Amino acid sequence: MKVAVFWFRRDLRLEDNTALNHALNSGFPVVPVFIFDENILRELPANDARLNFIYDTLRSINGQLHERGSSLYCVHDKPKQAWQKLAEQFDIAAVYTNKDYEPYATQRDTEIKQLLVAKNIEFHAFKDQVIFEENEVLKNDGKPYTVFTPYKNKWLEVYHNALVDDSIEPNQDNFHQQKYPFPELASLGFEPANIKVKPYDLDNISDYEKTRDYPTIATSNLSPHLRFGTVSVRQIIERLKPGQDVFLSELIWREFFMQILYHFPRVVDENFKIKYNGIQWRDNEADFEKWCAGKTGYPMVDAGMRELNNTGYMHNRVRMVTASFLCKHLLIDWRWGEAYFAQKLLDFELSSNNGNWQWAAGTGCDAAPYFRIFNPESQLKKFDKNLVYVKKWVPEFGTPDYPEPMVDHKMARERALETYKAGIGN
DNA sequence: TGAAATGTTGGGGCG
DNA sequence: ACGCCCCAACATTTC
Repeated sequence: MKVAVFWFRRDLRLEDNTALNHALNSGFPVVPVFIFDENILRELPANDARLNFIYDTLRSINGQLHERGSSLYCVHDKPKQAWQKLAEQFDIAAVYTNKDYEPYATQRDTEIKQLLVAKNIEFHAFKDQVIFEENEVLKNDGKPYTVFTPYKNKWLEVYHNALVDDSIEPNQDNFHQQKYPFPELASLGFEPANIKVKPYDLDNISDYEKTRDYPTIATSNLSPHLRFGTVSVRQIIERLKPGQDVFLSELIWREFFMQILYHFPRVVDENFKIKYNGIQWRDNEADFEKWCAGKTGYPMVDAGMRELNNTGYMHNRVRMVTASFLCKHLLIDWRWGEAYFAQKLLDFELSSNNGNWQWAAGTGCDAAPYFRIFNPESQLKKFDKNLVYVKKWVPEFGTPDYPEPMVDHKMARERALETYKAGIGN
């Protein structure tokens, strides 16, 4: 029996899933597949919370598929080998999947497509992760935007002009009627994680524009869900109310950085603005350790890092403060901070993480100017005046156990200004 | 999506 | 009444 395979990646849901809907309308029974990618898994610690979330989500999807007489087919392998075996095991007419725009993923998909087409298997990849991808929002001269505000204006213009609903009604009865065993977490070499992804809640952001800077006010917790596709960006935008355009702007930032990474993949390990390449980072490892551990002696910075270490989340305002502190006060290369966040954040997304770190360092497109240096004390006074956030994460603050500031703010500020000024070329 | 330094203004104390 | 000084409050410039 010929089948269509739907390949789950970072779109872990059965509802409003573009490629899945197309697969279900293909006329072939659909085998839903997930590949635990050995290339990725081997880089993760055994208790990685994100892998755990993926696993739990897949188990839940498997349960929903069981209700429809079907199940999820899980493979643990490198993608190429996985597809070799899948193509032997099933008589595949076509593979359906949603596009992923990161360098590793585009390279992988090119190779898999080649492999499948050589076997006379069609490979269909769809836009699903974003509202606008690749070249859909360009300047009038055909080049990609590198400044957010004009990008956003064009994005909104294209969005409002193109409000044609091209979603399709999938035939839900077309799942392949076959039950496959679901793997145990331990068989993948993993163990349950303590850190959990929280459900998202849009009610928390009804007053987003006014409350978004205060780390003790509830957040949407949406980011990990957008990262792994447990909800679609379309489903979120549909539910936004008039007056929530600042929140919509944040979603547009997400697509802004995705298209930056897509058009300028060198930003993965290079300054977007190459004239910043001469900055002499101090890169002191002992300083870096203190920052990672949340022991800088600056309570706002320490609270943020400890929130990250303990929960996999960090409030957006505090991400800016901690990042500015690492790059400017400690003069540590933004790549170090980026790598640390990549390890810890439940919502880690290459394009946003890279774009925002380069923003903080001043090296990015449309970045904070190098002389904009956050004062961690005034940020605390503005955004956590009553120390509620600080006391939650730094209980010893105010006692003799709390360390002195690891650098003097005035000195560090002047040092950053000098170092940047000396390092910036033309 | 900053902060510090510098400049300006105006009220009030005081000789 | 007047000039002078101080300083807070606000505005502008600079990094």
